[in-house]
Formats: sequence, C-alpha cells, structure tokens
Amino acid sequence: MTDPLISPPAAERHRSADLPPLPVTVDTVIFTVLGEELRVLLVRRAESRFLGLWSLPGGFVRPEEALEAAALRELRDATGVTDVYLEQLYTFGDPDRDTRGRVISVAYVALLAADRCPLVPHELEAEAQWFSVYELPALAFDHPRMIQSGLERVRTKLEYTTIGLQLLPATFTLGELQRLYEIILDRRLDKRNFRRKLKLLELVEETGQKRSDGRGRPAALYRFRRIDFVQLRERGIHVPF
Amino acid sequence: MTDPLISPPAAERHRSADLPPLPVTVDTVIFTVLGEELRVLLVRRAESRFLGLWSLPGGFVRPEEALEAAALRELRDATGVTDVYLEQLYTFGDPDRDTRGRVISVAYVALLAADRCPLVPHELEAEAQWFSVYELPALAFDHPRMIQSGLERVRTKLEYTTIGLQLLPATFTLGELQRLYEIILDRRLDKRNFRRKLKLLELVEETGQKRSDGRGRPAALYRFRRIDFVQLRERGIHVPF
DNA sequence: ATTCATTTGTGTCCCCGAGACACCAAACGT
DNA sequence: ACGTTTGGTGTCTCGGGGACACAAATGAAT
Repeated sequence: MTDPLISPPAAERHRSADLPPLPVTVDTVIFTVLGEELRVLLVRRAESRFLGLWSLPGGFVRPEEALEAAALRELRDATGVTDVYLEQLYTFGDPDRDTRGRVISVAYVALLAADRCPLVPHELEAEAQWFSVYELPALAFDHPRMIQSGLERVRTKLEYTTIGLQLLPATFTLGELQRLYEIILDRRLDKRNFRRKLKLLELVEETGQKRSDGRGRPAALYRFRRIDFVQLRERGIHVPF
Repeated sequence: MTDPLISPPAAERHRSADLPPLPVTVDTVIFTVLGEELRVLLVRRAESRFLGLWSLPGGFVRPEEALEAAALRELRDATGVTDVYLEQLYTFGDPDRDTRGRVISVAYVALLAADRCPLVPHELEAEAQWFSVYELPALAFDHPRMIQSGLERVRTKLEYTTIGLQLLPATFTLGELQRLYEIILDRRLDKRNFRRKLKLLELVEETGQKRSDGRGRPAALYRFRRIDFVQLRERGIHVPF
C-alpha cells in the first residue's frame, strides 16, 4: 500500500475542499443559413455588466447538470430553440477572459435548419437576433474568438462529415444543398463536380417529387440517406467538391 | 434600456453568486513511443478515494491559473515532465463521472519524445509509469475514455499535421520516423511510398551525418524542417502514406 | 576473407478522385 | 413565341495513392 504520509501535498492536492471551485458556464455558437447568409444567433445581455451588448446564448452550469444539458437548457430558455445538433467546441479558461472574474466557459457549436429558426419567438425580437457572421455587432467577453473557432469547426467538418445536412429541411433540392455549401465555405463550387460526388457517396436519394419555385425548371426533391460518418472517412471523402 | 424587472430570472441567472461554482480539474493524456510501443504515462493515486489505482496525471485548477498552465504544473509536479507539446482534448462534465462528487475535467493530450522521458525520475518509480496503451491497468474515474479520445486525436492529427515529429529527438533516421508512424497507427506502411511523400512535402532534410546502429547499413540522419501546418492542409496532405 | 543476416535506399505502373469546362431541358412571364 | 431563369448532364486531363522488388552498406559469425 502507498503510505499517504510520504507526500502530504500530493494527497491534499486532490481534496476539493482545499481549492475554491470555479464558476463554469456554457456558451453556444449556433449557426443557420438564412437568406443566402451564414448567421449566428446572439442575445442581448440583460445583466448589469456588459448590459446591452450582444453575446452568445449561454449561462452557468447547474450543480447536477451535464454540460450538454446546460447548453441545451440555456439555448431553449434564451431563444426557444430546441432539438438542435450540438457538439462541444473548446473550453476557454484564461483567468481574464471574463471581466466579472474568473469563469470557465465550455463552448458548443450548434446547427439549426432554417425552417426551424425562431425568427421572432416569444416576442423577444429585440433580445435575440440572427446576425451574419460577416457583420457582427460588438460582443461581450471573448465571444468573437468563440464564433471564429465555431466557424472553423463547421467549415472543417463540412468537408468530411454530413453535418451540412443538419442545416436543411427534410427534403431539399440539390441546388439548395449546393448553395448551402457555397454560403458556408464562402466560395463557388462547380455544379457538375458537386453532383458527381453526391452520386458517388450515395448521400441523398430522390423522393420522386418535384418543386417549382416560381420561375425556372422545377427541381427534383431529395432526402438524406443516413450514412455512417466513419464509412465516409474510410472511403476517403473530401466533400467540398 | 432593458428593464431588468421584466425577467428577473434571466437577470439573476448570470450572477455567479447565485449558483455554486464547481470543482474544475485538468487531466493529461501524455503519450510517448518507447520500446516499439505507444505508451501513456500514469500515476498511482495517493488520495484516499481510489487509493492505489492508476490515473492520468492531473489535479485541480487554481483560482488564477490558466487551464493549460494547470495541466503543465500538474504534469511537472507529478512526473517531472516539462516542455511538452500540449493540446486541449475535450471537457468531461457528466455529473457522475467522478465518485467524489461533481467535478468538471478539462482533458489535454501531450506528446513527449522518448529521449526526454523521465524513466525513473525523482525516485518515484512506483508512482509513475509508462504503460502500453494496449495493456492498461485498472484506471480511476472515466480515464479510460480520456485515453481512448486522446489516442483517436493523435492518430487523426498524425495524418494531416506534423505532430509526429514531437515524438522524435532532434535528429533521426527515416526508418525511425516510419516506425513511429507504424506504432501509433498500428499498421505497416510502405517504405517507398513513405519516403516519396516525405520528399514531396519537404518535411525533413538531411543533416549530412550517418548513424550505424550495430548491424545493418548505416542510415542518414535527418532533421525536421519547420513547416506551417496550414500549408500542409492546403497542399492537400494525407500523411499516412 | 568469405558468407550471412540485417537494415538502408531507390523507381515504375496503374488506378481513381479532383478540377476545369459547355450545352440542352423545363418551366415561367411577357 | 420569345426571353429569362434555374435544373440537369459527360469528358478530359492531371496528380496523388497504393502495390510492388532489388541492390547497397554494414556487422557478426565462421
């Protein structure tokens, strides 16, 4: 048996009573593609510090609450958003990142399809808005960094996973899917190469229906075929076409 | 101005005084390649709970300490390891992940070249050891999951970054470099393809010296040429040769 | 000194995915 | 019927990825 007397400091180090615990928050960078723009949902701060500034939806983690559950709860309470794709991004913990004092923040990225966006929910129009990622207002704390990280994460994973499909309704046209990619990646893609890759990957299948959007030839409607992400990587996928 | 009386709960939610802060720890999965095996450094727990079990080096974050600084400090104190490559992995926060109560743990991955490994440092032989990742002892908490995540991270990044070079001394032979990749990825690679890719990427350069390891033809010694990670990705790199 | 074992070092061929590129089809409005 | 708009399709070329075999340089053993 190890004798605890050998190194008392080591034995003490792990006693939570000895060190003050820290405030822990979650913050969520939630994206959607709306009106031909990649947007992020921001809320107006009601707290005295930074009052009136915009910030990411988030808040303190409760004592018996999982981190992801906290992120979902804050998202629901502040914006009405539920049932989103959610993925942990990074934990920010620099001692001076929050002017209120030392706060650890676990950041999440979320994706929400445009047809499920609360545009003006619970009459909070003035308290929550979707901003273009290229035209952000003044933000509290280190939230600009979080948004930047979230954007990089989404762009990266767009290339080798199917998260992009989280941002579309259940059925969609190939034109819409391509526009989604172009808006997020901020560059134009070749239509034929894009479709060739889709066929190769067998990511989507026709529903048999068509949709006409006013002018132009009607487009075939597709739906997502659930595919294992791992299979994608193993097939050596590189999705930005 | 927003009237704070409209939604007192929202206004209160962000006051750290209202919610008990949480204990926050850092834990580090530190890898090396030693004796033809991928190994992880574990320490024997001195604390009463889980006494005698092995665990990842880690401990509580101090009130004014950055997360990464905490990870480095715990690593140094528990194992004597300094100056390592360190990268944040994931934050584990399930309410029941630590039997001592609710503890948030920010996990890090570290890489240490074999020639800098403390083998039997500070006479703590019995308190810290390098274990093969395929033959782990019983571990405290959710540390097996952390090691698994760390392993996946290292394998993934081996493919599109140069972190592998963190695990070798300043000069090395191409055989050593290839063996490193084979051990981490746990599969054999083709020598000619491996070298062709290295030349293509201009990752390493000859030092002009040679080394003879006892038997066999002497191998040329190489050194790492610092290269921007981003450039690698842009050049469409896929390193496992 | 010769032989053997061991490790280093090198080039070619084939396949497949990636990117560049242009035209016809189907609907709508006038 | 004509113009406008959007949807839908095939080919060629280039380059990286994987499979593959043999000679060269050394040390050890005899």
